[in-house]
Parts: sequence; C-alpha cells; structure tokens
Amino acid sequence: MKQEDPTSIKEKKVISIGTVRELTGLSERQIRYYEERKLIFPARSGSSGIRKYSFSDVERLMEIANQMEEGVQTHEIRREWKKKEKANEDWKKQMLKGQIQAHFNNNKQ
Amino acid sequence: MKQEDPTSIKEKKVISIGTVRELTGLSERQIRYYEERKLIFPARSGSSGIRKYSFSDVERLMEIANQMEEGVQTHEIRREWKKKEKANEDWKKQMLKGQIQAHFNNNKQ
DNA sequence: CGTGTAAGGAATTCTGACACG
DNA sequence: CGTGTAAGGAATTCTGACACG
Repeated sequence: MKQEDPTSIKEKKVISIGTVRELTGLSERQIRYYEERKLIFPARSGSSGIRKYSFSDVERLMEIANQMEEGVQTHEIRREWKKKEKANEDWKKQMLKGQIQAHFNNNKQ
Repeated sequence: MKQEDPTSIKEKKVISIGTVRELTGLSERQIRYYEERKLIFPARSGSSGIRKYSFSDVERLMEIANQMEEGVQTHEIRREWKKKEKANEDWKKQMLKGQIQAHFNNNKQ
C-alpha cells in the first residue's frame, strides 16, 4: 500500500544545520568541522550552498559525539569507519561467492 | 539493535518550507494557505516562527495537491479527512471492545 | 476561493579568519 | 587538534496586503 520505503526516508537530505544542532546537541561549528574532517557529507541545497542532512547523518553525528567524548580524534574515527566499511564490502563479496558456489553445486548434484 | 522507530522518524518536524516546496512541487504560498485552511499543521521552530514539517506532512501535502487538481475545495478536503479520522477512531474502539469481550469469554469458558 | 507578488523585517546560514592551546 | 566567536554578506522565511476572479 505504502509507496515510500522507510529506508530511503532516513537517507533523504532535508534537514538544515540549525535543526541538526537541536537534534544532536552539537554546535554548528562542530557539525561543520566534522564535515571538514570527512566524517559527514551533507548535500548542498540547490542554488545557495545551504547544507542539508538526513536522519542517518544525524545518527552518525551522535555516534561521532560519543567517540569525541571518549577522546578519540577525528582522524581515528574516520580510519575506524573506513575499516568497517571495507569489512562490510568484503563480507558482501563472500556472501555473493557463496551463493554462486551453492548454485553450482546444486546443478552438479 | 536500532533504537529509533522508523515511524517516529516520519513524524518528526524537521523540514523547512523551502525543502517542502522542492519535495512537493507546491509553492510556498500554497503550502501556507493549506495550513491556514487547517489541512496541515507544521511545528514552529523555537525562538523564531519558522515552520517545520515532517515527512508525513509532505505526504499529506501531495495528497492535498491531488485533490486540488481534481477541483476539490479545501473545505471539502478537510471535511472528508475528519470523517475518515472519526471512522478510524470508531474502528479502534470496536477492536478494543472485541478484545475485552474475547478475554471475558475466555475466562468464563 | 486559491494563488501570485512586491514589501520590509527578522532569523538562518555561509565562509574565512583570529584566538586559545 | 577541536572549538568559540565577531564580521559581513547572501539566501530563507515571515506576515499582512493588494490583485484577480
């Protein structure tokens, strides 16, 4: 019945920085800085350069805030994150490989 | 694992009018007018009076747009909507009643 | 009735920089 | 390194009103 996938909604970049500030409790300075350090990637509103964030971005910012409180440097956060990203991709590759393998064995048998 | 309910996300008032315009294709004038006619109820951003809409609001606006294209008056849309709202409440009451009834019968038997 | 528009003001956001440390 | 802040400008939003129909 519903045409909208709840996942896509979380990814839509529609929230401006002031609202993100309210949602996360971070200062605008902090939010922009984390972007500068490549931890977050807002979209830019059409004509002007106004930043737009998704709910996923907000969640990520809250995770970042936690890490920062623990004294982790932006550099570290970024590195950890890319590591996880890669692990996830490798995992998906393995899954795919498994599927193909299973299919092959199935036909042989 | 996830702490955020996808439903609550859809209800969060975080989108400003310019973005709603882009999402719906409606003019800001129209969006504000539908509010004046009690078809939509944005929140107002803290200190200033800036309107904030949810994804649900955006969906509703698109439904309104469709009705308007069909030549339905705002007055009619509002009336139809309240009717459905009431029907839904009555239905929920019936459900509740059914539950109690079932529970009662269960104990007796 | 529903919507466009010009008007003036207020609040938001942006960037680059200086400061502290 | 991470964050606060004052600075000046540009884009956004707001309200009440006049217009057309």
